[in-house]
Amino acid sequence: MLTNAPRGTKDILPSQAGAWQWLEEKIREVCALYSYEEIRTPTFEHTELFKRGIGEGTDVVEKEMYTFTDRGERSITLRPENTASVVRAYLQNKLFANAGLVKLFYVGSMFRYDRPQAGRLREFHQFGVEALGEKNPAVDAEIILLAWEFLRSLGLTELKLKINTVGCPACRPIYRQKLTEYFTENADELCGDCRRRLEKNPMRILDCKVDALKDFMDDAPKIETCLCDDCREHFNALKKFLTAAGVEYEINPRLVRGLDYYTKTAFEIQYAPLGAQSAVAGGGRYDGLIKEIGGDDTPAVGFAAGLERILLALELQGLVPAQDKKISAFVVAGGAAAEAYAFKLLTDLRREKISAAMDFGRKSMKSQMKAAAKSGAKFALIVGEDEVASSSVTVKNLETSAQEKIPREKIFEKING
RNA sequence: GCGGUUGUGGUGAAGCGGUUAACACUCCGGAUUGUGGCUCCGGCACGCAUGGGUUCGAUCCCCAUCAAUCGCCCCA
Repeated sequence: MLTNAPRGTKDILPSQAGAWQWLEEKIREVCALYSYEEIRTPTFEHTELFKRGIGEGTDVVEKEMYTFTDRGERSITLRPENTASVVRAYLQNKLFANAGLVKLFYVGSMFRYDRPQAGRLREFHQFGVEALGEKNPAVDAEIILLAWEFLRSLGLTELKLKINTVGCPACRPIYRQKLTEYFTENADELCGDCRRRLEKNPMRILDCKVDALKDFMDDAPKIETCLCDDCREHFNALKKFLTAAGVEYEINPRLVRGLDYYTKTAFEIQYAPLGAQSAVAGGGRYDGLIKEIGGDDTPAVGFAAGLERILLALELQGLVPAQDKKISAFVVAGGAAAEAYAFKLLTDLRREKISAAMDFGRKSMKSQMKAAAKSGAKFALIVGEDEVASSSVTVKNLETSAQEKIPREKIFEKING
């Protein structure tokens, strides 16, 4: 118990931290390239924000949130996603002032009480991007491009981009209604899950794996038939932009987002080899959210990507770059008499910005030399009684095995080559 | 939240109801004099996820718990 991290959490160990740093650098690179600026919002918010933003009936809000009452009797929730927080920050700090389109990105942990699996943790990390204040589908396309090119730039192949439109408050209810009617007629053929979905979110039935092959599925009403002009034009324009950019996509009428705030564009980038948790990035337009949270009616688009899933994919393809943790010099102290002299040398090296280490275990020189070799250092700096007495250092090049004793003051020169 | 599989040292892993839990790697120490990488020698689980139970006896059987993992669900 004491020595076990809570279920669904993971330590990022030194051996993995390098990969994370590298990934985060790549994130900052693309965002700079597309001119998105970083925003950091609190890890927790008022519970109400998520209930409003994500939607009361959603799984996330209904059964996956880490909610607690703080000592001031406030209901607080660990962010299950970051879009609602970004919108809140956008409104609270009036980022819309003197700006048309506000383009933001974030990286951080999110919390969802789910059953853990590979690629699904209770505390997980997302990189996300939000563009607030513009209804032009070109922004949808820009966001999708950013996500797509980012993943591609990591070296990932086998990526699939799926897009769909989920309509807007004007047309979605009509479609929903049609679907509900249609599936109610076929209710006895639906699986248990879908019968529940019938009430809650009939659009999800389209995505059911159990019922996928049943006959009535093919004849289910299609959203195209219900789209309002605005949504139809928006979707067509998006497709045009994507085609112009040369991105291959697949229209998947069954792609439905689980959060209530999505409107019009919905998209997902999948990496199939990941198995059940194959969605590596997903997002879409959420034109209604900002108003829902109390702002003016403002259009917006965004997406989020799961970092541990990306890392998993990168590992599968052997794309995680090896980390170089080598140091330049390793100080070897021969006997207790030389220890302080060695420590001084170590300190001076570091003051000269030369990465250095030494073994503090007071072990035999042999052991220290082994440690030196293992450290990957190019030089072993050996100091014993002789060197202390003559104020010198024996420098051994561990690659060539060449060794010479030089005056103490010449050491930086020697190492810096 | 539902169903399945799995759980042996730092790692990969063998093993079996019955006296010393293989093997490999890693790690640690050593092979005379202040020196690495090769080779050789030696050491490293009083314990087989945890807690119960069955049994003369359990790492091997049963139950529970915890965890990982696969699928569902959900999503990134």
